Formats: sequence, C-alpha cells, structure tokens
Amino acid sequence: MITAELTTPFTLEEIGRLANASRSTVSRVINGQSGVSGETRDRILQVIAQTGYQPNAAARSLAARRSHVLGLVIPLAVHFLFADPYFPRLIQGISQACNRHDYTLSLYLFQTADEERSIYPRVLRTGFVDGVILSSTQLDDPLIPQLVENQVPFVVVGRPSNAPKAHYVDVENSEGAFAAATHLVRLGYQRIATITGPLNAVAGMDRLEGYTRALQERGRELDPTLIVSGDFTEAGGYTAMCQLLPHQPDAVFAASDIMAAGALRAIREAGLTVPQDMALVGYDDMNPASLSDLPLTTVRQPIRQLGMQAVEMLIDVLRNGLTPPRRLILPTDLVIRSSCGAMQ
Amino acid sequence: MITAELTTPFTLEEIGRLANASRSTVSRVINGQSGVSGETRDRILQVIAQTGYQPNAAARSLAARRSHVLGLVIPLAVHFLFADPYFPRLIQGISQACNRHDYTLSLYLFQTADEERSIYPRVLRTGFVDGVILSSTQLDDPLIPQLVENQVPFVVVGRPSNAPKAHYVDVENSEGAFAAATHLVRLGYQRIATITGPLNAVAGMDRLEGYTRALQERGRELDPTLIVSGDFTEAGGYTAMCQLLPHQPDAVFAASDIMAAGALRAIREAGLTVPQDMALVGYDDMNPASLSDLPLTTVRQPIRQLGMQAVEMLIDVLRNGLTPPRRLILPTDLVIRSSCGAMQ
DNA sequence: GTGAAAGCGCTAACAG
DNA sequence: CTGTTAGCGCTTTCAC
Repeated sequence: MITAELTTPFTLEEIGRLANASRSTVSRVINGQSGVSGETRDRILQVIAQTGYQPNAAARSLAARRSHVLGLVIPLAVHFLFADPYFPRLIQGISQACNRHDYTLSLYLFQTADEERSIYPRVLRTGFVDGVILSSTQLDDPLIPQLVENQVPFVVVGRPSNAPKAHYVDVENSEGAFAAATHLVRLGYQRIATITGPLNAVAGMDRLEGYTRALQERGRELDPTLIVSGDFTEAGGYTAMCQLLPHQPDAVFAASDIMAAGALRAIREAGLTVPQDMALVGYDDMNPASLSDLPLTTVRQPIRQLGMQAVEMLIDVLRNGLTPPRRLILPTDLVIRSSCGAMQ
Repeated sequence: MITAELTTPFTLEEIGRLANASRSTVSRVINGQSGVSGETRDRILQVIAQTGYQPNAAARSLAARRSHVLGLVIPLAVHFLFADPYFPRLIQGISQACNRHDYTLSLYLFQTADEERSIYPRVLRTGFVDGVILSSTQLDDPLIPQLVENQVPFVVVGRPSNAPKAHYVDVENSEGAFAAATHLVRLGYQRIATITGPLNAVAGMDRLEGYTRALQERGRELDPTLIVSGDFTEAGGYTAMCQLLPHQPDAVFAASDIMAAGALRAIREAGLTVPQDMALVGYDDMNPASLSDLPLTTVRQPIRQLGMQAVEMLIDVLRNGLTPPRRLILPTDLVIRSSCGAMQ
C-alpha cells in the first residue's frame, strides 16, 4: 500500500501522476462517467485501491454544488417523544437507506423553539444539505414555509396539514384506527372508548377520525364522554383512562401503545382485568416489553419502511425535480392478540 | 430585506461590496477575529443581518480545513439495541451539545459488518468530519485502530477495552452494580442472583464485576448457578429468569431494566410476586412504562449527560490537541423503589 | 485596520 | 478518449 505523507492525504492530482493520467480522467473514473478507455480506467482504479484514496468531501461539494448529505429534522424533540420507539425506528430506516445510496445523514434535533430559530439558518442557507426529511409532528409546522422559501428540497414524514403540494410519506392512520375500532364493534362491545393522540398532531386527528368513522358506519352513536384526549405518553394514557372509568366503557382503543400501557395501569388499579372486564387495543406495535404480561392487540405501522421510503422519495426529487408532488401512504396491519378478548 | 437573485445566494464578495469593504474584512467579522474597526464591523454586521447571509459550508471547510461536523458512529445498531431507550437519550444529549457549540451532527449507524466496511472510509478519509464520537458496545472494537491510523480525533462513549490511551466518557458501571447488589445484601436476601449483560460488552462485564465484588466484600460465597448471562433484551431477561427459578433465588439484580421486565414476566408466570417472593433490581432507570405496575428499584445512569460530555470532550481535543488522554466517569444513583422490598 | 492575491481539491466545460 | 483551464466561495498570508 502506497502511503501518503502522514499529514496530507492524496489529491486527485497525485493519483493522476501515479497512474499516468490527468486529474480530469481520474475524476471521470471516480464519478463513473463514460469516455475513459478500459485500460486507463483499470490503471487508475488500481492506484486508487493501492493508495486508499478518498476524494475530499468539501472540495467535491464546492465544485459540484451538491454535498450528498441529507438532513433529518425533528422539531420538538422533547424527552417524552423519544421515550417512544417511533423515532429510533424511523432513524434506523432513514440511516439504512442513506447508507445504501451513499448519502451521509445529518441529524437536527430541536428541543426548543429558540434552538430551532438559531440552528435553522444553518440547515437551510449554507448549502450543507442537498435535501431535508422533516418529521413533522405538529399541525401547521412553521418550518415548511421556510424550506419552501429557501428552495430546499424536502420530504415530510407524516402528512403535512399546511402544504398540499409537499412531498410526503405517511401510514394509513385513519384506516388503521378504523380497523381497530371496527374489530371492537364486531366483537360485540357496546361502550367503546378512545384515548386519542394529541389533537394538534395530524396523526392524532387521523386516528380519531378512523375511530369515529368506524363507529358511525356501524350505526353507533358517538358518546363524547367516551372520547378523551391523551398526548402519546404513559402518564397521559393513565390520566385519560382514569377519566374514562366512571363512564364504564367495556373497550378502549388507545391511539398509541405507550398510552395503552398507561391505561392498563389505571384499569388494574381499579381492580379490573383485561380483557375480561375491559378490552384494550393499542396502536404502533412497539416494544412488547412495555406490556410484558399482556399480549396487546394493536395496529402495526411499518416505521422503518416509512423512513426508507422517505429517503427514496427525496433522492427521486433530487434527481428528477420538484414536480409532480409525490406522496406515498403505507398500509397498517391490525395485529390481533389477546387484549381485545378475541382469543378467548 | 435585501434579496439575492432567487437561485444564487450571496457570497462574501457581494456582502463586501454592499458594505463597502473587502471580502477579507467581512470574513474577519464573520469569524469574530479582532483587527476590524468598530465602525466597519457594525456596517458589515448590518448588511449580513439585512441579507440573511450565511457562508457556504463547503467553501468554508475547504479553505479552513475543518468542517464543524462531528460524526456519531454506532456500530452494530441492530434492532433490539434500539428498542432500548439508551441510544435515543444518548443521541439527544449529543445533539443538544452540538447545537450549543454550533457543530453539525452526522449520524452513522451500521447494522452489519459489510455496511461498516463500506461506509467507514467515507467517515475517515474524506475529511468530512472533524472528529468522531464512537459508541462502542463491543469488546475490542475494530473501528478504534482505524480511527487511530487515520488520525481522526475521537472520543469513545463507554470505556474501550483495547485502547488505553483513547479519550472516553463512561458511567460508574461497576460502582452502580456494586451499590445495587450491596443494597440487596443489606436487606437480608440470602440467594441473590444476577442476570448479566452480554459479556462481550465492557458494560456487561463491569456490572457483573460490581455484583461479584459486592457479594464478596460482604463475605458471601458466589453461587455460579445464580449467575446467568442475558443480552440486554426483554426476551433474554425472560429466558435467564426461567433458568434461575429452579435454583430458588430470593433476589435478582438484572443488568438492565429491559431484562428486569423480562424477568418479571417469568417470575409472574411462575406464580410468584415481586417483591414478596422475589426482590428485583434493574439498571438504567429507563422508561417506567415498561414496568407500568411495578415501581422498579434501579441504578440511574445520566445518559444525556454522557452524550453532552462526550461532545465537550471531543471539542476540547479538537481545540487543544490529542494529549493528554481525557477520561470522565459519571456517577450513577441507586433509585430505591418498591421492587426490592425496601419499602414494606 | 484593510485589501490583494494565492490557494484549498475538486468538477465541468472546452479543446484537441 | 484525454488534458487544459477556469472556477466553486471561502480563509489566510502578506503587503500596505
């Protein structure tokens, strides 16, 4: 292995000299362009292999005007959100797809609005990223207009409420909730409650919509006392369930498994048993450890897929232009276990 | 607000022209260097504010030979590891510190050894990152020698077993386990078992060491049948507990809360109750939802702090050079709740 | 205190 | 098919 002086890595020029070719020809080989004779190419590739040469990223970005870096932006990355396994899985999917396509992933977590304001210009205006994946959790995300204004290509994970033309990937939130609630109706439960997600989040709204649609299609009256809003936390699920108990539901659809865990705690404290006294259905199919002794019926979302597809979509946009708007909705699955009482 | 032509952002040169100064002077102002008159500085700052100018990241890196990007490398980022809230918290801490210091974070998750081999040259040799934070989970991590060889400054999260001179941050794994086991001894339990972490991980080894040391210092014989190795998963904790039950322990120290959750499931299936029939202590103080109805005595680790300190340390190395080796061990806390039987 | 000029290492016309 | 050349937008000497 030919080794460069310890402190200075090789440059294109030097590789060229070693391979008896010009800098441009080496560049062509590295970028897989045609128009280089097989012989020359082989010679150059050999030198590259021997030297372990890797082109300088900064110089490359500067000259080519693209960085091969994708940014993942997660606003409001407050602690409790990260207790949920949603983001880890999403990040894994995104990372895997980036690896596959030779993109580097850079991660922007904003915990406060201040942080958001001060960091965002760096994301948008320095040309550091070629494009952005925005995991939007809130309704009317203020970052979307800024991305548009600065002409940064972006894909949203989760349907954005305020940007009809934005590219996005999402799961069938409404359909998943619909399936869950319908399942409870079919099992004969009479007082089916729901603990919703935060209603300032599109996913929260969509899942509530699925629940109400399921009940209405089956001719059930909606009882407002059986609809309590939660916040995707365990504590929120517990509190919500405490509010529901006096109204004597016989089944509960929680819009996330974490909230289902909280609900379960409340149910047990009230001396009731799932599913004998109360059916329970969740949403996410997250870590089974959280409900270690209760096999939870739940709606499974393909979160890693969601992440991978977001990357694929963004790369497509980068290659083929901003129009037309892309959208992709991934299906959800109702996973029936014993907590809904169907297995008895 | 003065606006540049839509497609081309401002350059230093243009800002200079607008502010009646040279490119170099503007550069000095932006980089906070002295030697610019207050008047000129003000004029330039005003133009920058008006234009919303942000320097081009690639050009900057190329000229300055530093990117202001830190890489976070997580090898073996397989699914089950991400079910644990450890990495999300670590990432949050790292991200927060990066935001504070105006560094950009780029994330490298490797799921397979192949991925590792193909992506690593990009991390190391393109000059894309100024330094690397390596979250080493395995004994003798093969990436460490490569980082050394390529002269990439790096900090390891978790004590590296094969690099005595490496900079690292860690928690008092052994001391935490020692405190947990000692607590069980003091409470009078006679047959104290442990479910260890993976013994090819430094943290797993260290926690086992703390357990054995605690028992030995209190004059207890070590019973090999009461030591079963797990893998930091719920399923692993369950299996390990099933192996322990025939040997009738009266207390169990699980080297992670996730494994404690699995152990709890096994204990309950055997018709036993915690803490009446069996004391249980965990490690991590992770998401309480996982053991929703059992307040778990556990060892709390300051994981976010760990991440933040890793960044601080790396920036220190970047600024002040590779020597001397830095190391920082953060304390752990024994959090006593009811699962150990101390509250009765 | 300020400006001119020389790169940083690469890509991408443009010649040949 | 190959090489020459002109930048990409910034930092950093070096003069003044």
